[in-house]
Amino acid sequence: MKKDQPTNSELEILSLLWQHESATTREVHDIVAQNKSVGYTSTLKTMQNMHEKGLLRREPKGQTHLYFPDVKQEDIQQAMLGGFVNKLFNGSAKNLILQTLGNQKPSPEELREIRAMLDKIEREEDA
Amino acid sequence: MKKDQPTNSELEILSLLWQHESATTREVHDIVAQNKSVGYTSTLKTMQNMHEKGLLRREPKGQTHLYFPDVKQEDIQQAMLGGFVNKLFNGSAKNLILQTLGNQKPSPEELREIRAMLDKIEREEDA
DNA sequence: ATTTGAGTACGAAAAAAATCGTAGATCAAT
DNA sequence: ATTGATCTACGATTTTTTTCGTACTCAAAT
Repeated sequence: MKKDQPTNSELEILSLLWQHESATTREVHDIVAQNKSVGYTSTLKTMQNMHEKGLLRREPKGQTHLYFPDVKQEDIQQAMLGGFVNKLFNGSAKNLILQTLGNQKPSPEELREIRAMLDKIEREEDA
Repeated sequence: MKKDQPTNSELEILSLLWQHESATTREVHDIVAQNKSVGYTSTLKTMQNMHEKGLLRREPKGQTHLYFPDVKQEDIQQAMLGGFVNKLFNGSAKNLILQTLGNQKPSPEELREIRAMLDKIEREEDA
């Protein structure tokens, strides 16, 4: 099934579900409502929409529903990265990376992982 | 002056202007219209809105206007990177970088630049 | 058995973003 | 001096996204 791209507030919810694996509307709402003032039924409606669109899966749990992400985080990442890089970084992934590194320095451990990835790419290039 | 964040189609136009430095509505529109089917007055209107919001500056040129970006690309990048990383990459810049590297491999020259940046960060850490 | 609390469904309103139509100005060529 | 091409201004419409009100169900506690 071909799924629409998530809107902004849908993404907010997806993000939570990717991290928590699953959650009820109530749980999602309580978190969302920490950042912005919004009513419970608004969150509910958004999640129902997402379910219709195929972004979320759900199963009954008592009198409520348990929601699960129904799209892979990597897929959405990939789908959105392109446009982001194009519109903000002149299409250059390198620019994005440099700017990101400049903004929030990764920890030594993370630096190591990034270097490892660079190594891997270069090894593949020689092949 | 406090400026609103650009919407999606505003970003599309900003992107062009960052790359071209300046352009007329006609020039912008001709490029935009290669990707999506949209009328000239729509592009015009969007650019007028952006001018009002303070995203673009303009000067008369003959019977038309020459538009210039009036926000720095780095500022907008920075303003949007945070939310992007949070919503799509669990708040981890490292994740964003790894995924980006996996998607579109940079050239050897670009890899060198990225390594240089990593070196710089590590040097600063020892200080 | 009534009340209360927590949930769902669903249409509709409100807000935000994008698109377009039309009127009027200017200039160049007929 | 009329026509045609190109542009601006600006209101209005359309589309998309977000928010919410209301009615209804169910279960637990009074």
